[in-house]
Amino acid sequence: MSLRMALLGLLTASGPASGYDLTKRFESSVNHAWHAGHSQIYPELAKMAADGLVTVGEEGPRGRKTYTVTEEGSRRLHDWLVTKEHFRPVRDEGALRAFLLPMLEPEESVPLLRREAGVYAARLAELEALEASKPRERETRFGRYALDLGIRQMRMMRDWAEETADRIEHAARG
Amino acid sequence: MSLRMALLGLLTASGPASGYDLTKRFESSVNHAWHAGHSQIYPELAKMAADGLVTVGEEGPRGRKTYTVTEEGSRRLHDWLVTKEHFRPVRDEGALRAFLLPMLEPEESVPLLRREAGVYAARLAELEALEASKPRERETRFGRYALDLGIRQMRMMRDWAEETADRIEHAARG
DNA sequence: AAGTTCATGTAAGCAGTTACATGATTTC
DNA sequence: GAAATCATGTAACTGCTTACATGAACTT
Repeated sequence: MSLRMALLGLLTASGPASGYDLTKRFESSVNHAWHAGHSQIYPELAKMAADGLVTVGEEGPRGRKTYTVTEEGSRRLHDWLVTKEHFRPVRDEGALRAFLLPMLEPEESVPLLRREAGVYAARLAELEALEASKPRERETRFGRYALDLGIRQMRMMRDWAEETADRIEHAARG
Repeated sequence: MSLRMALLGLLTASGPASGYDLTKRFESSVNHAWHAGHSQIYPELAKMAADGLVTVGEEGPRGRKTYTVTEEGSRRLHDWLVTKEHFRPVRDEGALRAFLLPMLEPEESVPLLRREAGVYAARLAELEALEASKPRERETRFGRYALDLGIRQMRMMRDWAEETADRIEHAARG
């Protein structure tokens, strides 16, 4: 369902597009929130057309097909967004690793956490640069709140990794 | 791979157990980090036995089978934990909804965010209670860092939802 | 003419969900 | 004797990954 909604969202925000276009739009925007590659996008668009959520336009050069959101598609996206029930099982590999972390010796876990903190810090810097650089265009506005969320996530993870390393180090010495 | 590692982790931490036991242990602990039900656990244990990561003991009452981690299993878990390369595609429905949020009118998105902030706040309270109540036992120590991470996550999400609601409200009025 | 980018797909396989199915043992 | 809990599984389906496959249209 999420993939569908992401595609409907992109088609609504930036207008009709081909599977190829959508694959690229995915990469440069919603990819930070939900990943999908072309091998998943093409069949999904076909199913969405069959379900009446999008229509397929004329075939352009190189067999290009253009998809447009239907009213039904708009309605479905809207309904999905305003539905509060989004209980989905957690599956967070980072959290799982955190869970299993006490199985390592401090000599192993501390450097590991420091390295991870570095990765999060780097990712954070990227997102902050993105936030600072982009002008206030339609496209920017579109992913604005998600970018803020991403920044908060990276900051939180960096701090957690750093402080957990400190805690383990302190406990090992104390 | 994650499911395997979670199972190896539980078997290492709390000793040999049956699929049934592991299903319950999952629910009460690692479930907050990685969800799995019995229909996924039973076949996975069978495959792990075939791969030599666990051994199956004598059948007990009611056909109960007890699994024990092998040396190979321990090694694999350890290797997985210390490997830095854990690039996996993001698939976060909450972030996707955040991304698509500007598609709603403030009249819809603001109450939605307030409600979500409430859900996160409630979940945060639960986790904080868990942290405060549990004595310093082996089991507690095991998931300690993960619990801290969970608390930080809920706090971050609550704040993001609340502050984004404020931002949208302010922008709509200003 | 060769290389790159545009553009679409399929196939095999792994991971996860939901529902179905069965029966033994303990507890009331 | 009935109900709850213990205990194990399978089957059909959806979602996702990795790799394969093809060819048209630009660009150098």
